[in-house]
Amino acid sequence: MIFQIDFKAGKPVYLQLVDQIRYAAAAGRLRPGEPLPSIRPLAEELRVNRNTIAKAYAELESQGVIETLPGKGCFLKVNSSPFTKPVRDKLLLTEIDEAVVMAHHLQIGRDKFLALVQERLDYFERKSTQHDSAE
Amino acid sequence: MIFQIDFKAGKPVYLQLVDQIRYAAAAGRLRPGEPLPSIRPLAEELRVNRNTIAKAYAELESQGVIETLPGKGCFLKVNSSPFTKPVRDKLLLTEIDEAVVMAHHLQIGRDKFLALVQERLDYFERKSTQHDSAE
DNA sequence: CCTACTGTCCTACAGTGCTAGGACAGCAAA
DNA sequence: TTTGCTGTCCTAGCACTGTAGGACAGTAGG
Repeated sequence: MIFQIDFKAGKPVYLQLVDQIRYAAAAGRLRPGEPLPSIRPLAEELRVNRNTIAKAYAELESQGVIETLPGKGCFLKVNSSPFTKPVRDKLLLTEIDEAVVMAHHLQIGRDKFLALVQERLDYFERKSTQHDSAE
Repeated sequence: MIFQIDFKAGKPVYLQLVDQIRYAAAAGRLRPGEPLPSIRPLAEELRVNRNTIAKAYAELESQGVIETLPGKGCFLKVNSSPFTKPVRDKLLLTEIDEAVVMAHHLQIGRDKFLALVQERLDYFERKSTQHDSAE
């Protein structure tokens, strides 16, 4: 797992990490049960404070993406999503609406939008069903 | 145009406004060329400073959603999106990926995801093709 | 011209959010 | 037990961002 931090991106480092780990999990580059890099070495590698990494991991844990075993480390959760069904639906709906509203203002039509969605679904599906994450 | 500001939402007031106006434009509740509420009266109605409204409008203008005619007011743009095609594609792709990654972590499958997307596309399409925005 | 409206620039202040370092707690192997 | 790893809590500094008020510029109508 290599992460790319952009210090002049404006976006907080810990949120960049959160996004990248969520993305990696969805793409199958991180598999359920797999350990995440431990905090101190990763902090040193990325040249940030340990608490910055810890904050990212804490955020991911609150989202139900990872879990922490005291003294052992952090691991990608097997059964993600601690939220109830209505909450999950609402979370996803918000995300979808943002994309639809964005498409409207970018003057991207329904057909192209749906094509893009299917393309991305295919992309993640394909990657996450590869047995070895050779890439 | 009535806007709902939630002061204890954590989200900045001016961003709440930006979202609501973008949403309203996509849903056809605001039509191209239509004037937005002028800054001072809206500020008074929402009990915030004029600059808070002004900041929202400035943000919307930078996104190409509205335009300002000096001394006359702000109006919803007719031809939105000042961005080049590759930039627009990238912006939308980012938004779509976020939704797809979200769906993965919420354990919402491809079929349900696609159904939700179509439902929302229908929703906005229907509203924006109604001639009078009665609602 | 003058008034009343439109949005804008400048400055300032308070709150918060990001990052950082020290000290502490849980687990495992020597 | 001791050592070396794991993550965590506490505190602090620093910057940035959100909000606010004063003064200014462009337009329309009396």
